[in-house]
Amino acid sequence: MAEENELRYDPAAIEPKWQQRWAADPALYAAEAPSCGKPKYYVLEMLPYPSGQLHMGHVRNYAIGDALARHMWMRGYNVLHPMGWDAFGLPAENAALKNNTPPRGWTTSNIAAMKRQFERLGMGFDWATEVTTCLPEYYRWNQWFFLRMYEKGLAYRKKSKVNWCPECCTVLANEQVIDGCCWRHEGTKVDQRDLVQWFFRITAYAQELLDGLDKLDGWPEKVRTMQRNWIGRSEGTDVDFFLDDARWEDGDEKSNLAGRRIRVFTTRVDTIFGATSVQLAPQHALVAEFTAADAKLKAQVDELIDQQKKAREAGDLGAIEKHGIPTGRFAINPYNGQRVPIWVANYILADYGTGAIMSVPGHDERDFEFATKYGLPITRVIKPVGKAEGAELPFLSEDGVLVNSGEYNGLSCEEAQKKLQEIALEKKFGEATVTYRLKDWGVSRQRYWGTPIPMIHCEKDGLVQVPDDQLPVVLPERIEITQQGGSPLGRVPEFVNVACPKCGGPARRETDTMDTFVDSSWYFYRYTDAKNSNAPFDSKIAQYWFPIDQYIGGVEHAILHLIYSRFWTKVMRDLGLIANDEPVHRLFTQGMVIKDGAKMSKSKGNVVSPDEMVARFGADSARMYALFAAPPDRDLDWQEDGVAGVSRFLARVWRLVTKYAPVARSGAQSESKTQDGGAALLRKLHQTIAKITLDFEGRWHFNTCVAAIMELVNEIQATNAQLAAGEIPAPVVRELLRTLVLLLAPFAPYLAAELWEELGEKGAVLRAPWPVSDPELARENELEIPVQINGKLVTVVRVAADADAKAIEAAALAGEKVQSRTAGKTVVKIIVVPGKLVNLVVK
RNA sequence: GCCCGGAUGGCGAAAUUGGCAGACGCAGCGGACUUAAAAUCCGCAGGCCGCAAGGCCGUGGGGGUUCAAGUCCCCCUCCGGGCACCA
Repeated sequence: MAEENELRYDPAAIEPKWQQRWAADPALYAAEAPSCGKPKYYVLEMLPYPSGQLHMGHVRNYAIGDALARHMWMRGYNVLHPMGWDAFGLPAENAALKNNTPPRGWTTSNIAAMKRQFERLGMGFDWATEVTTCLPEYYRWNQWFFLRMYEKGLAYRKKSKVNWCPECCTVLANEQVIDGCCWRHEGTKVDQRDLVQWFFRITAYAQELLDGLDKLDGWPEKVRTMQRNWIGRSEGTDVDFFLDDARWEDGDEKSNLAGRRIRVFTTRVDTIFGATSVQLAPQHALVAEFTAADAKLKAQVDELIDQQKKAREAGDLGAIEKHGIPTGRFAINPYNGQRVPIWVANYILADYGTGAIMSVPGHDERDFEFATKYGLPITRVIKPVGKAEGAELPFLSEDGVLVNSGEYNGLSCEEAQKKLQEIALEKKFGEATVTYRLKDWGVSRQRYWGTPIPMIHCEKDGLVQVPDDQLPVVLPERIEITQQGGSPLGRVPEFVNVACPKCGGPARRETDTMDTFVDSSWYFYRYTDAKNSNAPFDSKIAQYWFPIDQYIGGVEHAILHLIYSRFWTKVMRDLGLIANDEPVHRLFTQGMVIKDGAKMSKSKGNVVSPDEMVARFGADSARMYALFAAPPDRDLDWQEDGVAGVSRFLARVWRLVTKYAPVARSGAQSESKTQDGGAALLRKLHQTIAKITLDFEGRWHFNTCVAAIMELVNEIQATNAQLAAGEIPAPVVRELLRTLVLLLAPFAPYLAAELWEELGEKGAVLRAPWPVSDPELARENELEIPVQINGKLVTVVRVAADADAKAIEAAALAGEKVQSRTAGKTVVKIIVVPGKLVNLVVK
């Protein structure tokens, strides 16, 4: 019985043993000091939210990063491979409500559970630099940054329309609203509310965030495009239409509007002679003036606002049916003095551009639709040229020249835009402008479990900063979590009531907390100096490690975490803390884990638990399957039989290596290179080294790396009879097995460690140098060259690997099959691609 | 509507530069070992026709370039993702 056990690959015995040994040796995965002299490599996977359970998406994410980290260690780099916890956030509060456990306790025990899972999976993290965002020693620096940003005008408070998630009972940033729903609560529609909120002025960096994307060539184009769209730069012109109150439709009514202006934003100022109305957003300040004395108009405008709100909540502003109301007022086109009516319309957005447009139905699809519906005049001011000639209205392209545009007739659209901008500037009724879709980042949250915003409201002094030496503003631990509205901190008098730092008088603390995306915007800097209690981190150390060489995570953060992080880096740079402009050099977004055709999720009931996989097959099998089943950037279809297959493969490796380890050990004294009994195996071995090394250098098709190792093992095993008979020289056996274990080390760390020891090697396999492929040994000396006739495969011929075209041609023509197929026909042409193929064109 | 991906055996996939389509694995089938099974090992395996030799077809569909196309070009379909009355 005991003997039988010894013959079986038993991850349940091997893995815990090594887990213990690794836990006892924290230096194994620890980053070294910058002075170590090795080149640095910072590999990072996105930190998890401590839900209490790793899921397969995590296993995949971290298996990819860990493989890379291990490879880089073996390549001799000083590797920083840290891990932490995105530990603030709503689920802790919900759990508190449900189970009556305080958020901190719930979070702490979840972290402990997930850390155990990480360790059981054999992930090589440097736990000495662990960062937990809900600890005061971390979030105090959120507060510190907040104050620095406040001082620079980058953090500010304003009342505005904000997204309110009724499920979260808090506001959300624009980035956190997906299709009108909360990013955390799929299917929960977000309301619009008017609230006073804290914002970070990310728009101050809009242009730099956009420009920087061009240089991020280590990022997937997809992510860069998504960020470009999100920033939404558009070049155009601000133009003032003059309010005209001299000639009211109904006679002699006077108003106080004389000489005032309506500023509109347009990307097509060249079409301004075709403007037949001015359209205001219903929330526009002027509209409020117009409606002040006109209850009927006000009711109509309110209806427009309501329509917008509904459309916004439905997540589809585009589907709104266009409605508008004439205000009875008129505006004067500054270029030609034309008087056009002012309307209010529901398709004009208050928060984009100036909240007002000039309506040019001849050359804008939306304006065309609107003008058609309400019978407003439609005029042509651009005459199509070239391809577009004769095009009907609305004519949207810029391939044309101006007509019906006074002195500007005949100019191209582009020339006219330039010219008209110059005139506007000269006559002081407008200018060229750039507008962004990106809005400032709303960071206030009416929640408990987050970083308290370090501000104080004093009746006398107004907004007062918490002085640096009073940081951190600690989150009170004793608090009743309820579902009632408003910031929970507001119900904790000991927290709220405070002496004003300026006047000492009674004051109130800010009771909102920060968005948890603040935590993750800079956590990776903290890893470099996680214990620093005087600063968020030491700039010199950060400078050594940054930028992150490789960041790995899900694409769902393309315009959340990843844009906030870039913003934060630029702010820190401008604060003089760091020298890099961007946090991440290379970004990799791995695909989702799918099962039965859908993303694994509790609601779909198709979740596979990592714990169960580890229990049944071992961590190495689960991890390696996650790498084998698909290339890392594609979605992965989880098939349990596939894990079993990988497990079978690892068992074969285990049997092979343990069986021949004694031979390998006996071969340790001599060199293998010149031995000839096993040249074919050595060739395969060195080809495999080359393939896997190349993949680590960029392509990252780890699925084919695993396949290559399988092929290698298959070939070694095919020579089992010779191996058993001792016909393969011991030094060759040694090189084969030793290298096999090294190649396996990034993918199956437990088995590699076990077999490394079995082979009599001293020290960690992680410290052994990555094998180098010897091109001499890898070279084939004979090749099979396919021979085609008219592009169809007929036969293959064996030729020397260095055979020239002539020799190959001769060999091909000599073939029996070729002879019979060409008999009686004319060989028109012979294509020979040395090393590749021969194709005979025959008639 | 615009912008990115993707579509290859029964299934997950491979083909890195235009050069043998289907590596590797799963499931399947046959055999060895076994009293039997499990495990393991050996072999077969894209489809259709054929006893076989062999032939024909085949990478979502249609066209094209080329001696040669999964790969390049044009058009189309479907699936996934992002953006969208953003003036």
